[in-house]
Amino acid sequence: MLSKKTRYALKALVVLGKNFGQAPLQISRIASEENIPKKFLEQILLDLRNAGLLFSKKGAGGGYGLVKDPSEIYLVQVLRLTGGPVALLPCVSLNFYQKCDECINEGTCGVRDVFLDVRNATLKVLSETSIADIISRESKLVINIGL
Amino acid sequence: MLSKKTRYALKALVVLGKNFGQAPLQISRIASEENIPKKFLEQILLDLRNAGLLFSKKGAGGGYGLVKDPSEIYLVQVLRLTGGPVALLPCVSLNFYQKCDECINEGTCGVRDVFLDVRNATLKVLSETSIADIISRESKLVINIGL
DNA sequence: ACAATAGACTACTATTTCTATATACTTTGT
DNA sequence: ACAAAGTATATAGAAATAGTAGTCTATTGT
Repeated sequence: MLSKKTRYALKALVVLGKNFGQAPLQISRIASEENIPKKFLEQILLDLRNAGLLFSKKGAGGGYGLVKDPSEIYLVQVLRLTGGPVALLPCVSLNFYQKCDECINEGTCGVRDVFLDVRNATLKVLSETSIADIISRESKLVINIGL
Repeated sequence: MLSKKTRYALKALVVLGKNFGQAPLQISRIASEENIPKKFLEQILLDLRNAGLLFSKKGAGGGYGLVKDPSEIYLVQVLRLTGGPVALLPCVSLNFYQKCDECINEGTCGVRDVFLDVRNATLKVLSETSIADIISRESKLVINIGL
């Protein structure tokens, strides 16, 4: 399961993506629009900024904005920045690798072997999908519901 | 990430799978073989038994065994029994569905739409792979390492 | 210059989930 | 009878998650 942190980050990035190119958006705007606790969102956006995904501007008329085009921000990156390993086992994680302490021989572990496949399948989707894709999916969903 | 409970369950099922058709195996045997805390494993195997996956026999010479052939036990089932939802978001989970409380309109949520794809990709692997498959993968890994 | 706005940073607290252990009980085989 | 082995429930401890509070710093408009 994704943490709330990751979910909130994704939601916020979608909002910021829709706003790309315009004046920065305030935390409080995003928070109220997406039902996210403001102070919590503050921390999350800071992380994303420190990772170089967002820029920020202090003071009156300040706020947050995307540094890159939403089509260049992939979901894997967001998951990793917000602490969520993609893999279901620590021993198959590329970025958060850890030996399973109960495991005797990693090289011949069949469970691990299967979850390597799972990780690859997940990674494929997450590394091919960008914030812009999410936005365009939303438009399509709205249209379909309208019918 | 899978919980230890799920991991231990998988490991134990693999051991029991290799033993299928023979006399039941004792919890303590499995626990020491796989480095699993015995008391914890006890609870896990009980759950699997109550779910109909294992049979048990009390008293001297007792222990646990698989009810079905290892080729008929799929990983999805084990994950679900041990509490691990397959989906990364509660709102796309088939068996542990829950509304995301911050979400305004589930039907038009782009994030949800992507994670539906992720879930389907994961589910495909997990519902096609059985305990028997894990065992045969292990054999192959052992052979490859032997080369 | 000054007040208002808005993010930055640090610390702390609450809650939940996970992992593990403890204890007492029941059944079975010799 | 007695030891082996599972059954059942309760609870403790640890770690991760989620959220809050307060103070500091930068920017803008008047």
